[in-house]
Amino acid sequence: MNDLEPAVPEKKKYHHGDLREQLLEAVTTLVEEHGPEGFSLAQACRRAGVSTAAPYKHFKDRTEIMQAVILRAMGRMRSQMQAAADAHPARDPRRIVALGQAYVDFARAEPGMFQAIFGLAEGPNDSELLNDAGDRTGSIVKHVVADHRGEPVDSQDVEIRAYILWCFVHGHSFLYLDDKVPFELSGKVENHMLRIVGDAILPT
Amino acid sequence: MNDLEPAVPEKKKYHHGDLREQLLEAVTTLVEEHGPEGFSLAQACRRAGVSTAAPYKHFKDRTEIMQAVILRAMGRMRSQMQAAADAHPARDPRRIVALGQAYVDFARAEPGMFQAIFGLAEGPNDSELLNDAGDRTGSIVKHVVADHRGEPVDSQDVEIRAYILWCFVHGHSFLYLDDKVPFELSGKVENHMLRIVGDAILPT
DNA sequence: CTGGAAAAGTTAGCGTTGCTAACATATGTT
DNA sequence: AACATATGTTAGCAACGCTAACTTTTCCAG
Repeated sequence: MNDLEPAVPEKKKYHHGDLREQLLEAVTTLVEEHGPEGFSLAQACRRAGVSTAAPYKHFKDRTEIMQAVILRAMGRMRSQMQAAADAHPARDPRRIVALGQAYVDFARAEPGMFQAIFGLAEGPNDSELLNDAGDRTGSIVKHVVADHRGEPVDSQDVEIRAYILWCFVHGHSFLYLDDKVPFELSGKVENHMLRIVGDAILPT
Repeated sequence: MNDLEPAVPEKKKYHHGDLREQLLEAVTTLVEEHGPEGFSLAQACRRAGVSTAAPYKHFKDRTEIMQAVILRAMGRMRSQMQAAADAHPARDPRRIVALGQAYVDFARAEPGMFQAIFGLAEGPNDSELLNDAGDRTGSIVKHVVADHRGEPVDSQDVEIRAYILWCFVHGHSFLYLDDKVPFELSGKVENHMLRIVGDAILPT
């Protein structure tokens, strides 16, 4: 006499729905509102409507929550970069520009999470999961560069040039978020910069 | 939690005499030990041998202390960059490399302070003093680039190319501190990278 | 069906933190 | 000598991360 089962295999609902999910969501928005270090777990609990002790039934500590949240964000970032790369054929200079633009766009769209992802080694970024996820993202850049130059992905030249491109968009993202760009940055200027750098580092 | 005060001439005076200075010093070392967000003012007080309320006779709050500490660090960074620029004549490509190297070297030497300086807008970086100090540092780069190209410092081309160079060393510094460099980074490789970027962005 | 194990929530409380208020002592000027 | 000021103190607040102990809900074996 089982009732109709939902089309989606419903996860086990115990007390108040799946708190784990709601906490991750609350933390994600709080990171955007107050920065990766500026929010409190207690705030997230209030938003999820539970006591401050509840999270510890699902996570070991604050660090473990941050890792889970960061892992998701890295997935979003990676898929957006992959989509940008897929939108252009290999050897097209616009492919390099689009990839860099996707990186900067993510930083602009989710500045808090961007900071959290690259929060520096002191933070919760020592996890193997996170390192692997980061490597997968880096691998996208390497493959695009390798395709562009017609060289194997593991060649030293590809690695260095991919890293140089990464450094540029990474630095630009941080400086932009920090409001340090010393001139008015229109979309056109940014595109122009990306093109200059792409052409300079990956000449056609 | 044994934060014993360092060996200092033991004055059992009620008035410390030099607390402001010692607090700034304690905070500076704590920032290196625990990161810009990972230390507590209370720790600094213990190191300076005073109560946790003492700092508030010299600073308004934590933010004001951080601003003072950051301001000093920016001075160190700027003087090291200026020295690097002064060590080579204009138009020498090695001048560009040396300037970038000074930037990265500072990040390596004082990673905590480097992070604190570029701690993103949420932090205590809205101060006019800090912005001016940052502008003065940026001005060094602009002048070096202008000298190199024989163009006026306020030309758009100089500004963009100086900013691109800045983005690269900034991104590289952060990625290095975050242990994200995807290959073995010897001094030689780093120099090679700086040269590639310098030559690509500022062709001779 | 049922009863116990386990999952997932609660309240209470510890220690630390940033900061304030009220008080105490040293310093310097008159 | 005396007062004003600068610079320390102790006591205490509220918020935080986290733990312990307890309660309630759900699952599952017999």
